[in-house]
Amino acid sequence: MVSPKEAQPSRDVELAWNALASSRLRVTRARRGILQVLASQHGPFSAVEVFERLEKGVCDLVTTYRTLTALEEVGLIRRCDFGDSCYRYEFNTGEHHHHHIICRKCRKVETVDLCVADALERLASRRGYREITHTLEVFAICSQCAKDHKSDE
Amino acid sequence: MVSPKEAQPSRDVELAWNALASSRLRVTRARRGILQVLASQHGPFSAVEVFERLEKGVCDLVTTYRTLTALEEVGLIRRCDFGDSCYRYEFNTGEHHHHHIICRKCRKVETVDLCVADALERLASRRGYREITHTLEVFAICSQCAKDHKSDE
DNA sequence: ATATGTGCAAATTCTTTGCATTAGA
DNA sequence: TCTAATGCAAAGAATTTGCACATAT
Repeated sequence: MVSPKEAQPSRDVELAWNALASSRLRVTRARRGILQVLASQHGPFSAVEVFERLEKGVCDLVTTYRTLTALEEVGLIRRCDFGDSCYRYEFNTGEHHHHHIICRKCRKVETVDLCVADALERLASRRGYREITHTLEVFAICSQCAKDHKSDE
Repeated sequence: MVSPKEAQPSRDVELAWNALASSRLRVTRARRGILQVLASQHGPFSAVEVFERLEKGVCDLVTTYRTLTALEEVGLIRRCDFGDSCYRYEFNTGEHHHHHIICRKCRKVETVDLCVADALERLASRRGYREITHTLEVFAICSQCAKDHKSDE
């Protein structure tokens, strides 16, 4: 049914596949494959990066775009934006909210488990907003790149 | 020299024009006009939105892009990203750090004077990062759109 | 059986680049 | 004067759309 690489879905992935069904989304090869990539590899990834990580023939790039949009709409994955004009997606591990530190130079991404935006969300809530979400990304120069830069000049 | 609309720069704009000179950027019509728009109108605006607000003939769209990039590099304006695949810019009023609440439906933008990311920046600093900045945007459905939506269905 | 999902080609949107011309310092 | 800035045309990258065909439920 499924090829070797797809054959050992982790618990997370299996749960996500089931979630597909209850989201009135059909469980297709493209969706299984893309969830598998996002759940098992350390992202976040752009559409092209996801596509490159898919086993050959799972689906084409257009379907990757469509699938990412669909999965995000039902909340199985999350979209983030590192300010370099493409969207990135990562598996949504539920309540475990986190953020990223992106090195402006080498583009390395580090995860931070601290979320500080609750106060802001409460404020928005008091102002009458509903369905509140937020994006928060930290940009900086990592210690390695700072070092390299010094020796440049 | 300058046409009527450009003739009454506010104090902020004049300061910004002066700042251009000390940033090794030449003071041109395009730069004066774009700073004027961003300082006097409530943004943030995309490149196209800035261009549309410019008096006719100030510069073309390509120059608007180039100018926005240049002004951001010297810190006179700030770039933000509302997740709809285009960058937006706003006048940088200095230390007065703020964020936005963007309605996902009507795209209305409200400003919030509360910044909560200090803890996160300190954490990054402890991890060896330098030149730390962040982006933080809140997305939600505003009370008006929530109301409208109810009557839809 | 039938609505949903997919592939392919082509279109759109946002942004950047090349190069000859213009204009600040 | 002489380098930096601009306009125009064209290229490039990310993403979306249209439509015939394939597939999950």
